[in-house]
Amino acid sequence: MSQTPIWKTIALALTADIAEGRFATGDRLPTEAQLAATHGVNRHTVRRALAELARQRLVHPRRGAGVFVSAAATDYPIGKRVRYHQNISASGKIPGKQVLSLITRAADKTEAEALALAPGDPVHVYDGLSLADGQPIAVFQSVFPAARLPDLPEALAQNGSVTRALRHCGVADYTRISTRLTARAAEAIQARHLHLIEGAPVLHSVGINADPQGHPVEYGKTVFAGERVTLTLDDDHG
Amino acid sequence: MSQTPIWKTIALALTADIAEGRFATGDRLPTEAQLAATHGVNRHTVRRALAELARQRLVHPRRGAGVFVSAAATDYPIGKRVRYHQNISASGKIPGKQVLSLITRAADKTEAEALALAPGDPVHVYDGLSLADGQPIAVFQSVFPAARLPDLPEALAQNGSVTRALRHCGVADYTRISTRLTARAAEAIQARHLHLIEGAPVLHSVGINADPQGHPVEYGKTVFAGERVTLTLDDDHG
DNA sequence: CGCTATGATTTGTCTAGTTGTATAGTAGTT
DNA sequence: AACTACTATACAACTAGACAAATCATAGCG
Repeated sequence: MSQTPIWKTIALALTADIAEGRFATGDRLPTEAQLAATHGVNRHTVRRALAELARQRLVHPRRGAGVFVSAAATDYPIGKRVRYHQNISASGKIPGKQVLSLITRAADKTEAEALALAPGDPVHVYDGLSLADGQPIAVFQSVFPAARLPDLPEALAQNGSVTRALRHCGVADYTRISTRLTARAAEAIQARHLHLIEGAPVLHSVGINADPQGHPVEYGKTVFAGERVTLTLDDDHG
Repeated sequence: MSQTPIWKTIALALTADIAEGRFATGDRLPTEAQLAATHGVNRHTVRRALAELARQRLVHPRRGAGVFVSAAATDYPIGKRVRYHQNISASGKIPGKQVLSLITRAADKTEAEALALAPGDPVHVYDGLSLADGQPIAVFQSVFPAARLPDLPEALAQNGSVTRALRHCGVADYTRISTRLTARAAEAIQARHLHLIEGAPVLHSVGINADPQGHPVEYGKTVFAGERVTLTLDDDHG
């Protein structure tokens, strides 16, 4: 996987530390042992990185004293860190949706528990794709209790918006009562939908939305393309 | 007519060894050379078997050190508002932190902005490892304003707990004012710390904590092992 | 105050061992 | 001829531990 040796990575990180002012000219760097600990490598690997910086005259080691910054780096490779990011609020309201499928079937055990139903009760299942600027951002699956929302499929088919479809079915407002997040590797089908390669990191989100009375109205799973999405949580309500 | 390849046989034997406890979690397997000798095959054949186990996340090799048995995948719920320790112990796991390094240096531009400081102002930087039942579940870096919290390093070195160290320095309480989450592939150094193979999915979290007056006291980055952690958000507002 | 002795810390060097990767080759099968 | 499974060899990258050499802080002593 990593064709670049670790010591080069460390050397670059240290160069960046100097270039961005975290260590100024004349400062002493952490000891080799400390650097080894923070980077989780052997001391010799750190030494190799420091040797590279010394070769570039960025630092000068003094036996018994430490390694000192001799000059500020003026020119260092910045890498391709800048990426296309899409900021999305945690509520999951994203412009641009594409309906993949919309069916009604029996609820499995997990879905029934999440929606406070009995296993086998009918549910609407809405599979879709979230887009931004034409790029796929997430695949999602929303599960709704069919008994409570018989007319939902038609409403959803019309505009795709969950919020508006729910309002049309008598749920004026809803709030998220639980969210669980984790990072996973993209499965084949997810990768296809999100234009990723299989195994690319994706952000899994599982949540339940309920009406103001506390009755669950949606059980949703969303898989975000990790490379294109940053989830921002707003912790207002101080 | 195609017999099962030798490497599959070896992989199965090793899997059984691990499953039946002949090699415990964290143990180092015999070296590739030793395994090759005992099985009477070439080293590359053993490597192929080990590669299969690594793909299944049963083991994680460390160049120069050996091949180690990975931790069994378990999910650890972590709350957004609730403190780390409380949460882990609530799930029946014994929490722990390991200090990787604790230094004071100048703030770079990003850190300065996050903490409402000027670039170059001194900051304490706390690199560490979060553990649950001895297994690493996250690497983190916390940045604190040094001018405001001069005695923090000693307090942190004593017990490792950020909450207690901050309280000791006069910050009785703090709340999270912003969080950003995304999924990434583990970089080499992160993978080593978290006992993962490079490229495994990890959950990046960047957040700022502030005291009740709204002054930032911590700028923290955390990288969770996606396979071992589920972040649970409590969206109750009261 | 000034000096030295001492011990802890830190970089420099050495040896040995382990995994990662690249190249080339052989035997058997299709 | 091409492919698969495995062998053989060599080197690169990293770990591990030990010890030497230089530095620094400090305590003790004149």
